[in-house]
Amino acid sequence: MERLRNPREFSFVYKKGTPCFGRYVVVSALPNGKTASRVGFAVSKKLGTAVTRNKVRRRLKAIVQELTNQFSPGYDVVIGAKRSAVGASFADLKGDLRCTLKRSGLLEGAAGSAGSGEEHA
RNA sequence: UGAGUGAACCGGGUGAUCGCGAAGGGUUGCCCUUUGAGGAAAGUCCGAGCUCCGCAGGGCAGGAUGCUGGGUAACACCCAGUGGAGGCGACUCUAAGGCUAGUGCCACAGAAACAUACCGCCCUGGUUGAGUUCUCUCUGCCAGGGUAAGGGUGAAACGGUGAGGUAAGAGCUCACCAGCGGUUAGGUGACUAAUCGGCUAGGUAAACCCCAUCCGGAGCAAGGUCAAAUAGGAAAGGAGAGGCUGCCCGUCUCGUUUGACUUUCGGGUUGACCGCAGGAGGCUUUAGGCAACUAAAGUCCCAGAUAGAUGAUCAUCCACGACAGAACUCGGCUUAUAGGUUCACUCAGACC
Repeated sequence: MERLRNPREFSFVYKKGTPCFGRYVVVSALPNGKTASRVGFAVSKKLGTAVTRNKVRRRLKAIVQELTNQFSPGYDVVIGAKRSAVGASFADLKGDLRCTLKRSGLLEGAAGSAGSGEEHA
């Protein structure tokens, strides 16, 4: 999955995109007119020290890696971590992110997933 | 065995699956190999390297350091010692130059906090009364004076203890102790020891200050190369503007008909590469040194990102994993840190 790197692209997605809030994450998405989707991660200093922020970002990256094949094409997506994500387990974080992405309409072919029990309201 | 002191070190391991950064190779949308955070990477508190600022000059101001000797590129760091404080001890702590250069401050209490007499003690004169009546003694009051022994206050009261001495007292005299100054001896030195002297000097410099030594500024977003793009703009002010830490001197650069510089408006870039990983580098041995450290030889190459690379899941073992993530690079300091290992030493008890 291609990464979103430029700071201008980040602010563009924040400004024009539609946010969707989950329990641990905030997902902002914007159609980019390309064939592939790109993903960026936003982990602010509010979450804690560098070690804590690294851990949250790496977990988010690992989850996105698993879901790469299910992503709808043609979107720029920014995944922001909320402060509650620090104490969440990997399984909780995974379920919340999948649920939030699905509500944003960014996941397709989710039927292949066996994890229906991980859904959060 | 128990209690303790001081150093050094480790900071979850192993295997499997899916992924990430860098380098190299095969060779082109992929595959393979190697490698990939810390003792503090942290705080950014000191010291340097490196880079730039038309080279850094003088004075004033300012800052830093502050027992001695050594180490180092340098330091506020380290090592070895000296003095002081604490501990039975191993050992630990110490901003530790100068209040006899000057000035300031010393709350409350107390008479007095730098020179002072509140109570007390003593003397002299006057006077009242009593004893006695030669003149002296005692008591009270008043005036003048002596006195820092005793009381009380305080963190601190003008050396301490003892003896002599005195009207009462006092380094007034003597002995010892403390402190000060000189001489001699030892030590590179801080200082120590002995001896002599006059007998006395409150504390505070983490109060101003004085003395000695040192200090140019800004920082890798330093700085440089390439590419791209627009423009070599317009208007107003204009004789001075800028650099060398702040001020002054001094000096340099640009400019005053070829318009420096300032303000406003308008236009453009907001990329890639170098710096950027071979270094005051690590390890081993030998030599010098009490040590910090230095020298020589051998050997090793050990992160280099730029929205920022180490994760997720499972199995298994145990003491069930703390603090915590490189961003130009080193040397230190400080702070955080679950648990564990090793060595040396001290004290107490038992046994021999």
